[in-house]
Amino acid sequence: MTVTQPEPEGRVARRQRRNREALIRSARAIMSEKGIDGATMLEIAERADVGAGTVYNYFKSKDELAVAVLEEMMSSLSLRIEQVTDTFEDPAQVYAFGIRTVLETATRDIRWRQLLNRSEVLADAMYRRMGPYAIRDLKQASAAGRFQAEDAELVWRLACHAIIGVSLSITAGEIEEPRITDVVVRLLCMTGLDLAAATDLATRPRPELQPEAG
Amino acid sequence: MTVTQPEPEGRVARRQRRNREALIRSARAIMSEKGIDGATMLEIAERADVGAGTVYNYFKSKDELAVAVLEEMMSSLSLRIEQVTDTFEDPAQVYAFGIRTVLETATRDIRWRQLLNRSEVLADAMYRRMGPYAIRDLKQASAAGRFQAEDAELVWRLACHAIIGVSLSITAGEIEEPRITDVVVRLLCMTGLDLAAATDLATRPRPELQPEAG
DNA sequence: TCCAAATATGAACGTTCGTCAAGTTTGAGT
DNA sequence: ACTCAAACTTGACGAACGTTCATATTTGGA
Repeated sequence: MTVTQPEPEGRVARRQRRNREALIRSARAIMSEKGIDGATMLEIAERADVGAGTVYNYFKSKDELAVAVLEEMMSSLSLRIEQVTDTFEDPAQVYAFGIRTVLETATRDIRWRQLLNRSEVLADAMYRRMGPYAIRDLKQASAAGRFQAEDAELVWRLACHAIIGVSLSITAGEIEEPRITDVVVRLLCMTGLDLAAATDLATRPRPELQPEAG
Repeated sequence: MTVTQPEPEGRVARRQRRNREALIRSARAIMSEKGIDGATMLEIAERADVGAGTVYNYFKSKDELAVAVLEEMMSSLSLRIEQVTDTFEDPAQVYAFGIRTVLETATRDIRWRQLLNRSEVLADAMYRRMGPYAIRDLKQASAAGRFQAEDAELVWRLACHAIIGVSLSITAGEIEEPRITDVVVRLLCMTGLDLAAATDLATRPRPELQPEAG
């Protein structure tokens, strides 16, 4: 009678959880500092206090580890955005705030900037881990007549790639940072809003995000 | 009295031009087949009939060579689009046709699909090599009152990242190919067009592109 | 206490990029 | 026609890194 349920987590399970979390933390720290390519598997293993081969018991490849790191970052930022926007009444405003926050975080936070190459993986992590919130907002705003974007998944995909790509361009100095509002406006246009309505939505006063824990 | 002008091209200059072109052709062929990472510098050199070290006399690194390949592809496609659209009277229609063509080429042409990872480099090459045409169209269409996108550079940047990113998603099977029209519509919305006008522009009958020479 | 299965370890492997010292070609000057 | 310095080519080599694998260790039930 083996229950899959509580099972107060034996030593193996506990060690495995610790190792996996330590590896992601370690990889995130080193990749944030040196970029994904600049981080070596050996250094990641050492910082997580495991042998070099052990990493491959948890992740099939360096790429898979990088994906895990990016997803963890996306999930974490999603939750921080939710904390601030759960008092908003207009789902369109939640969406606009989310877009802007990711853009600003990606361009201002040193730890994100290093990860901007590999933008295709980043955009994908963003689509999947922030999607549940963003797509919800797009659909609610469409239902309320604020947006015209019932095909929320498609719009969100476009938005992800554009957001990450533009963050890259801002970091590279090809776009001026003050133009973030213009970018938000154009991304809002994709939802079916006209230019004036998008501008209005993008320039409303905004609350501040809580700093990241840990 | 050294003139910088005609100078009937000595053997050195001729060999250099031949080598550079052979290297780009070789790299394009191999990278199209195996992807950028899958192509090794040695194989590229052999196919171009030069020594392994010679590649580095023409390109500082593998990345620089990859950029040269991508730019060559973008320039070449730009010219083919120009050939077909130079009879169009509406610059908005030229822009719409260009966007759609890149999307379709990137998702249908096997040789492009292999290059879709590294999307950040691809989007950048696209921004620079197709930009002169696309930005011209955006500005003309804005001046004619068809678009509201005087900040053409920004809109074009967004469009590049979105186009390449979405091509990647289509190739990966995350978006259905028939939705290309929807993508074009949303990208046109970014120019200030409303949903109806964008849909109209995206669904007009289109001429066919000439197949690539060579 | 013992044992088989699961997991950890780090030395070793194979691959690849980029460098470099030595060799070859080029074309201007004599 | 000959000389020579500059420019270019070459392929063997160094270094770095991701991944594998034989061996050692740990685990938890019998």
